[in-house]
Amino acid sequence: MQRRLQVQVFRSGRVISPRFIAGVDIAAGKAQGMAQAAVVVLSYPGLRLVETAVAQGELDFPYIPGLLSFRELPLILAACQKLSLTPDLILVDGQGVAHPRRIGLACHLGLFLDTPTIGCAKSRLCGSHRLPGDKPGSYSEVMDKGEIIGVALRTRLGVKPVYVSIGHKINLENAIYWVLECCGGYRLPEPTRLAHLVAGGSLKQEKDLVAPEFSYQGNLFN
DNA sequence: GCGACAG
DNA sequence: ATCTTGTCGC
Repeated sequence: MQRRLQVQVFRSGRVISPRFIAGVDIAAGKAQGMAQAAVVVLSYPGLRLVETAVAQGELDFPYIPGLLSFRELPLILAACQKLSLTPDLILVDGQGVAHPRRIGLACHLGLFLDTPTIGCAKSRLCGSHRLPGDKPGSYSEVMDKGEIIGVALRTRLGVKPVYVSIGHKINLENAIYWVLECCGGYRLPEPTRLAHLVAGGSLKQEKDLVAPEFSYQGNLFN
């Protein structure tokens, strides 16, 4: 299935002036097999939280490196369908084309939503690279089978780099740009960092954090 | 056959 | 991913 879908991934394109940038993540629940997916939407510029949506359900597929989409995508899509706003760009907590068959979770989500996506993982799945410089913004290309599949990007001084790769409808250079543009002092960019907190239930006052000027911008997803 | 291996 | 004590640093 992945080899068949992989050819539909667009590795070019640039996101010009997004109004809404989203981040998605999932957290395993206490009950075995259960989990909660969260999607947060931030305004740009400003990176203000303007909407959040969650979806809880069962994880029927096991965690198998390379097949993460089959485990997490259903719940993530469920959460995304609940949004009233339509994101112009989505950052995903996982790989994009930096995947054995070049179709990581970020690509899969981008194809389903027909939206630009960026893979921003916390560790490497495949490929090799040299250590990036210490300065925030410096990076090293991740190579696999003679191809540049992404970069190990330093977002902060003294912390491990994050792995950035094309998800869908955006080129690598632009993907790196937006990840850096979304960083607010932490290793992970704000979209996925906040999505992680919401999914884990650590962001209780979600509603109160939402900028009032964005209370309701009726707009159905697809 | 053995090691690697997103979350 | 989750669990969990202490520790380092601003």
